[in-house]
Amino acid sequence: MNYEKYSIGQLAKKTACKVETVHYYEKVGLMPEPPRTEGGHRIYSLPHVKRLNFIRRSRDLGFRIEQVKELLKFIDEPNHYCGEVKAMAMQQSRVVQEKIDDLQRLKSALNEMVTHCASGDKPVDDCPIVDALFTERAAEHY
Amino acid sequence: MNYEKYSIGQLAKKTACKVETVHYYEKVGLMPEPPRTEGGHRIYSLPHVKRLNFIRRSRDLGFRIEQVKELLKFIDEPNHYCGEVKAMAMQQSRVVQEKIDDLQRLKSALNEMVTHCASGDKPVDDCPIVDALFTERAAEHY
DNA sequence: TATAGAACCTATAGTTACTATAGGTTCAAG
DNA sequence: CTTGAACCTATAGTAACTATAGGTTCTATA
Repeated sequence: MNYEKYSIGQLAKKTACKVETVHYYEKVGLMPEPPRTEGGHRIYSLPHVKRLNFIRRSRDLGFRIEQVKELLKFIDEPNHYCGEVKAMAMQQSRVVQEKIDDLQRLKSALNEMVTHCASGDKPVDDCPIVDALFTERAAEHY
Repeated sequence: MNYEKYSIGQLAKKTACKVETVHYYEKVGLMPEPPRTEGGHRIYSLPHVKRLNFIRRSRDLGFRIEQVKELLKFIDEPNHYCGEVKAMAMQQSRVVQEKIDDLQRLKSALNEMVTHCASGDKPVDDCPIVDALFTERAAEHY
């Protein structure tokens, strides 16, 4: 009942998060509007720290803010099941894998260009990397 | 001398790029201000197509716009060497590798959470994923 | 208790790399 | 000559913050 109280600066420090970010999370509805002092300063306590940690961890794991909102819904509302959370985590894992694949391709392309550019003392007109970059792109995206 | 002429729409189609994006590249100084028709429509020709391809390829490879500007400087100004380009490509490759590493860690974390969440039919209060997300973060970023 | 300055407040603008919209003009085909 | 697609400019919106300005409150010290 008598939780320890924190100012927004203390909350921020405890969660490795900036004060402005806490303001922002409140504005977009991730963090609740906390009680205030007479003068209008925000007063936080332990549940806020936990919630902010949850948000930050989720963001670190690549969940977008809208997804974090959904995750928080599972927690805020009764009658949700672990399976819903698990499904989101699995989906997120797939998304991450796709990003990894993209980046792998990208890195291979870069490395190949670098390999072809043996010496590096040629003038730019002769550079195989520049050549590769000038290559026409397949209009695959349309 | 008598290059084929293209409208902005044709340029966009040839490079798999949107018209608005070409406008944008002009505004930020990646694409030059081209000649115009009497009525004010932009007129492009082959060098513009090549330049835009270069820009798009570079962006696809993860170079930021400011980096693309530097790459273009190598091409626009005389007396640059292939080595400068090679160095940027190698640097970029390292940046990409770091992103891959980050995402790998992230995916491992997600997969581990999913694995611990065996059944999925528990209520959310008992979910190991939710538990993991509540874990306090090391304030490592500061 | 007075006061200085750190920390807080709100509101707004800036960041990146575009994308989308509105409201109007020009071009090209029939 | 008309019609409608394509073009023009300028501005706002996107995601997820970060930074700034201008003012108020809190707290530690004299």
